[in-house]
Amino acid sequence: MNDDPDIRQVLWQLAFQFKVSSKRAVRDYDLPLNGMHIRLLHMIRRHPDCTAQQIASVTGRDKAQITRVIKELEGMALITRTPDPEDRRAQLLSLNEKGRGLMARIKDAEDDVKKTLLKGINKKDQNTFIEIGNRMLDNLREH
Amino acid sequence: MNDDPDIRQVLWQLAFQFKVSSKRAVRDYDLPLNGMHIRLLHMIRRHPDCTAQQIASVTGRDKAQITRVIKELEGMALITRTPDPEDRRAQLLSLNEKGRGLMARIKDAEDDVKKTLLKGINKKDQNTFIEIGNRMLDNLREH
DNA sequence: TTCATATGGTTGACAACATCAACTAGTGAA
DNA sequence: TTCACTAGTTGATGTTGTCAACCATATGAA
Repeated sequence: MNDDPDIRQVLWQLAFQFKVSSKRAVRDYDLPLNGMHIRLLHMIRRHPDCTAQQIASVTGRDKAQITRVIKELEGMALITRTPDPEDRRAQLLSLNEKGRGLMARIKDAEDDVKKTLLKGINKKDQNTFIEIGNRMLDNLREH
Repeated sequence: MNDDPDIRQVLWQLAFQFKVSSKRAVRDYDLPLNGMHIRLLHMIRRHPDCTAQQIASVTGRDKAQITRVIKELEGMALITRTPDPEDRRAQLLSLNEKGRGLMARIKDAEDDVKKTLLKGINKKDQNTFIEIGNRMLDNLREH
């Protein structure tokens, strides 16, 4: 009844193997980053002048975690924080030159993983997977 | 160019939200377990008299981690370890009465998550998702 | 204006999971 | 018997997730 190819098994294993592959790619490309660094760099590039709070809310992560990762990224001189003129509690985040430079190598590493992941899977199936996956995500997020 | 619904984003978020939901279900059902405990209990139930090595190899996890989780499960008196008569290095794992009893409650908790996850997604789409997911898994696993 | 309350961010502490290396004890083949 | 290999254990350390307490600022109601 619940013994056959179980969706939870697939999700669990897929998450794990995907993480393993990503980690290996990051090492192969000699990037001084971990997964969370990379995700945040993406978000900051995509949403310039966003705040830590926005990132926390979009990703669903705890703001404490976001704070720490941002501090590390700033420590590596990849991003800059400027006080929000409209709200002095908040700080606007953006990639600096070095950060933008790193993104190119990050993209290469990620494309390696993506290429492996999607080998032999046609565009239509990819989109189907993403579409169903997003529906599941919506289900989980709305409690 | 790579800005559209990205498959990595979906995998990353799905893994995270799935973990969050599972964790909440485990808490709601007052189970004294974490995710890894539950996965191993499943495996041991499905493959009676399996060894730690087999679990490590099937799941792709480090054997050190498996050792520790098994020790915890034994400490909670959910499984028993009996020396393999054919190989005195190995130990055969199996659920005991208490372990089997817990599985019922685990199943309830997991079914809650599954029900949320799959709400409004028909059987055909579920199978499609699993099928494509497994192909991705194969891709990742074969290097 | 003032006060209660809410929000953005920081910090500390800790749990869960992953990784790597070194080690013991047992196996099996030359 | 010796040597390479395997099952399992232990220690150390890194990454990610969670919770609670806290500071500074913002905002709405009295």
